[in-house]
Parts: sequence; C-alpha cells; structure tokens
Amino acid sequence: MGSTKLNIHDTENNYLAKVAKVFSHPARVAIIKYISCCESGCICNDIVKEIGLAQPTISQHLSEIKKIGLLNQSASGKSLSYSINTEKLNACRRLMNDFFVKIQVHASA
Amino acid sequence: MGSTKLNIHDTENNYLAKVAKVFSHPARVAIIKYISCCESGCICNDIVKEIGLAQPTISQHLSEIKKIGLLNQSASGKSLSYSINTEKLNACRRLMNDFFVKIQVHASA
DNA sequence: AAGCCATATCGTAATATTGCAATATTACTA
DNA sequence: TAGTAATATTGCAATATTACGATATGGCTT
Repeated sequence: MGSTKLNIHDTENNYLAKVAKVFSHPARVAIIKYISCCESGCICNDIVKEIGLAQPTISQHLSEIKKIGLLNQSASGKSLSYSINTEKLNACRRLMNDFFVKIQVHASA
Repeated sequence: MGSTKLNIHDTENNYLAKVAKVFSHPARVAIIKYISCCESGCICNDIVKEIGLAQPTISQHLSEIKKIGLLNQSASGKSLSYSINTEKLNACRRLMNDFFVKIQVHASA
C-alpha cells in the first residue's frame, strides 16, 4: 500500500502525470526559469547561489528535470552548463495544452 | 527538514507548482477526464467504479482537485454531481501555457 | 423513526519526496 | 601528481502522499 497504482491507469495518463510532477515543486519551477534566462547556458553552481537550497538538493532537482529530457547538458571548463531543450519543452507545452483543451471541449459539450 | 521550503520561493512559482501538482497523479488525471466526459455532471459513485480505487481514495483525490477550484459540485438526489469549472480550467491552461511560452522565449533568445 | 445509500472523515500503514551533511567523483590547474 | 573547484552520490531525518478499512455524516425512502 501507499505507492501510486500506476498499473490501473493507462500510459497516457501516467505520462502526463509524470511530466506535470516535474513542474509541481517551486524549486524546480525556479530552476527551469533561471536556466532559461541564462544566455548560452547556465552554470550549475550559479543555480545553487540563486535558489537558496543546498547543492545536493539542487542536484537532485536537476536530475528530476533531466529525467523527462528537458535539459541539455554540456561541459564548460570544470563546470557543467545547462540549457533548456526547447523541442522537449514544446512537447511538454503541447501535451499539457492538448489535455486542457480536450477537457474543455468535453466539459462544454 | 523534509518539507518543501515554500518561503524561499515567490508566490508565482508556488502557485504554478500547486496547480501542476493536481495533475501530477494519474488517478487525478483520469478523474478529471472522466468528469469532463459526463454529460451534465458526473455522479461521484460512478468515478469510484470507473477508476478502480477505493471510495475514500477517490474522495481524497477529489478534494485535492477541488482545492484549486476546478470542480463544481451540486447535490443530485442523495448523490453528489461534479462537473468541470471551465473558467478555472481555462485559467489553469493559460497559467501553464504562459509559463511554457515564457521559458521558450527566454531559452531561444 | 429505521434503514439504506452516497460521500466524507479518521486513523494508520506503506511509500515517496524533500532537504542536507558527509563523502565520492570528475576535471582542471599549478 | 597534489590540490582545488564543481557536481554527483550516499545516507538519513523530517515530512508528505497514497491507499484503504472503519466509521461518521447527511439525505432519501418506507
């Protein structure tokens, strides 16, 4: 008991929930915003300074965001540089928006 | 320790995370879809039969969805009838979409 | 009023998430 | 190659979430 019963739901619903979960924590929202604002990539260490959480915590959140493929990562000297994978972001935007639109259409029928 | 540090994030990020959280569980996604498909309101008991989770679990999920104002509720005989608050749904859609668009624009700049 | 049906709430067990200190790893630099 | 800076991983404590049985509540029906 206690864990989400993924098996009783269809793949589509599970995936939408998985994507939404990435945006369901304010630190991750802030991290994504911050990365998007950095011209030509964002140094990981700067995120730690910006957000106000400990380095391991940021690292953990970054890995959650990476799991759905939303980040490009590249080495930049001894640091890592992150940037938004805009294609994936667009896919997320469409996924969520299509969901809302579908609900709206059905609800208004 | 352990709990989300809401106070270090701004209201906007906290609210977006709160909204996204509603859609971050497949059962809630399924419930919202199901309600939207029912012509003129959806009997709560039918949701229980449809989704395959126990009645108290559905009730709990419904209350999470209600918390952001996404549901209209009305008595219908001895049952409750739920329907989607389409205005609120639209607001959620815009909130998420504007967020994605803003990220996209910044990331591509 | 007694019984029944639908929903909510309570209590609790199982699991997941959040956050951080300590430590490991990786990569540059002197 | 030793030292250092940046990031990841590990381990763990605190809290939150998910799920459900038991029970309470509220409204029909007879």
